[in-house]
Amino acid sequence: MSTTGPAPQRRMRADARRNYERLLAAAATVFAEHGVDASLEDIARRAGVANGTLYGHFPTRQALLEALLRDRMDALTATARDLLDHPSPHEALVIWARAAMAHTTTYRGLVTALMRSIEDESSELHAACRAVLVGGEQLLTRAQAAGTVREDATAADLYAMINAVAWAGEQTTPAQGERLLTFSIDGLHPSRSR
Amino acid sequence: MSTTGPAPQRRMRADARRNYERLLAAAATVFAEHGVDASLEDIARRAGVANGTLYGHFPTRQALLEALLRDRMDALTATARDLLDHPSPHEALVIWARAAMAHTTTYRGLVTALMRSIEDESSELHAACRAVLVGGEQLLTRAQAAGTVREDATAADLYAMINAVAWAGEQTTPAQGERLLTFSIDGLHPSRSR
DNA sequence: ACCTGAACACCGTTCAAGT
DNA sequence: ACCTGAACACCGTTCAAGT
Repeated sequence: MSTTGPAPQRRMRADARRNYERLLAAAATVFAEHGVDASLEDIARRAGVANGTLYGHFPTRQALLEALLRDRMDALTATARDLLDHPSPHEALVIWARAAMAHTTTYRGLVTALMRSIEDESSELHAACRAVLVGGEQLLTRAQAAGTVREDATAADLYAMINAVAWAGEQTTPAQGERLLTFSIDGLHPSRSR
Repeated sequence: MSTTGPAPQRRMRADARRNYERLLAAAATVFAEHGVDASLEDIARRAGVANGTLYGHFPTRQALLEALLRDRMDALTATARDLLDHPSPHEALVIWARAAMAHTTTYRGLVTALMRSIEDESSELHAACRAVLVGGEQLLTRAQAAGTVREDATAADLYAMINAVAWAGEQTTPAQGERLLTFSIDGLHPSRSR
């Protein structure tokens, strides 16, 4: 599905492939510990490869993030598709929003990268973010058709809203993020759109 | 009012005072251009002083920010007080929220610093942020008493909400931030609290 | 009392030289 | 085809030496 980026090609030299995998594993560890703005040098060190090897495989930090998150982001998009079968359009949207928020807080600083990438077409994360946004759009449209979400809300609004509350939760406490999510979802209700 | 930090003391040596002012002016320029994570070295350079002089006056980046923003943050707090006389408690809250959002987007990256500082008591910005939060709290309580805002919303919610939408606007477009602010304020309405 | 500028440790990115 | 590691430019922070 993802047409982006250098996937771990079958036609990779054995040592190259091994380094690729090691770099991804190291990145997962280091990002988990220090957030997505962690030192790339540290990642290369922990992977046991030279500095330049990292750049050979991942020309930018976002390329590395894309490879690391690809599966998870595809899964989130797939979840949106699946939730179109949920009996309650509104509940489906809320469930998905929570899942999206959880994904977004996988690593510290990730939410900022995901938010930037939605409007930056040159980002390696752009395509995956677009797919997520479109997934959310379908759930949003369905809820609007059911009359539980105001008509003037757009997919971009939904995407920005989820990321904004996730960011707030990251900066303060997860509980605070949860509270804002509740308020925001309530704010999508048609009763107050004027 | 602000008991924090090394204000530009009267009892400062003339050259020290001059350097202090130059550093603040340079910081304003550099932050405006590159955001609040800009190079401190650049600021010192532009102020025409040595690296260590900056640290002498402002031991941390947040100390520099605090000195630079003190007046504006005091003004925002004062505005909250003034708006307690506004005939419409709800409109007063909305007006203030917009003013707070505008302040928060003065420099790129500022919103993150302000959000972090509210829970970090060691931050030089903490006291000013607390004062702003308390200012907002009064407007919030008044709106709640008037029945236009849900009872379960707290001052921390309001603070986080304003910063979250400001952040979203910074990452995408100001118009997107405006849209989220509208939705968020609507989400504060009692009609949907359950 | 304050300023200077070198020193240290760290980082992102590039690229010639290797295998 | 890929890896290495040095090179370059940049940065935050500290501190001995000056005035």
